Amino acid sequence: MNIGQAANASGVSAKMIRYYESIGLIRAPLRTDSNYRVYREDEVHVLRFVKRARTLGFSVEETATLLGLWQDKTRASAEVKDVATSHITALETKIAELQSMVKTLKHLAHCCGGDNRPDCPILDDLAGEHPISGAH
Amino acid sequence: MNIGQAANASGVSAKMIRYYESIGLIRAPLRTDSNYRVYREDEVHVLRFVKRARTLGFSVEETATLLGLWQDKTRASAEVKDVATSHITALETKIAELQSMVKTLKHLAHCCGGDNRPDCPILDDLAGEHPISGAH
DNA sequence: CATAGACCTTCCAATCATGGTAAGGTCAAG
DNA sequence: CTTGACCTTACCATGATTGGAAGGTCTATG
Repeated sequence: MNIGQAANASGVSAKMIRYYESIGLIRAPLRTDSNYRVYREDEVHVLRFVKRARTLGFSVEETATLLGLWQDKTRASAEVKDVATSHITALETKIAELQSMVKTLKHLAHCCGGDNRPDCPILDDLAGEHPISGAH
Repeated sequence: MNIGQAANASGVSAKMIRYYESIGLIRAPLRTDSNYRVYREDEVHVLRFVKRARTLGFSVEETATLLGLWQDKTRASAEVKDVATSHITALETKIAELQSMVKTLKHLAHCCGGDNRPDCPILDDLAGEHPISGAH
């Protein structure tokens, strides 16, 4: 299986497979005589693992940790749970930030006529001239 | 007012002020004989506008648009509202994605003993071996 | 067998917004 | 006059990903 097929089978682009190899996230596979990378089924399995972890928002570094734990048959599940829960916390912090932005913007947009007149509470808020809400 | 004072007064770091100038978001200010940038009050006002827009999650490009609209005394507020509402939509999309990640992770973490045993539903899910939830 | 085109290889660059650092010039207080 | 806090420009790094160029290889068809 060459890199294009591994990419199709795993959902990780060939470009990214090479990148993950270059930064040491995954191991370099064997090569053919003509220097093509050759992937075995278990290597594709690793790629799928990486893909899923990235989809769940784990950073490449966190993914590396999880991969290590996955391959360590003696690990305690507590270690994995720790990585997951701190990631959940980070995600929730980010969500709260975005929600706060949305709240402020919705308020501003609600106050804005959205018509042909140049009067605009949104710009006024950005300019800090007539702070309506959420200003700090 | 030199760049450090303008940075303090606006909340935009001196580094970023120079960057915004280099990409054309803000205009180059006058210089002293010794080549120091000098900021007037209205230029600091622009910086504060930029800071607030960035805080609300607008990209630099969107901020440039808003800045243009702010300085265009003849603009219709509808244009501004459009920028704001499409930004709100983008933020909400992002929030939904993050919430979906959190939901999956919480389910996995809930199923995980978090003890000393090597058994771990989180890793099993990542590996795609025993898809529990949210797998796709 | 030759050739086209779909692969593969490496290397380099760009993205976005920000921080850092180094080497040098300037200014104000002591 | 020196010290230290500022300023200047010019690079480099981040994180994850995409893009391209220049060249080698494989496969199917004429």
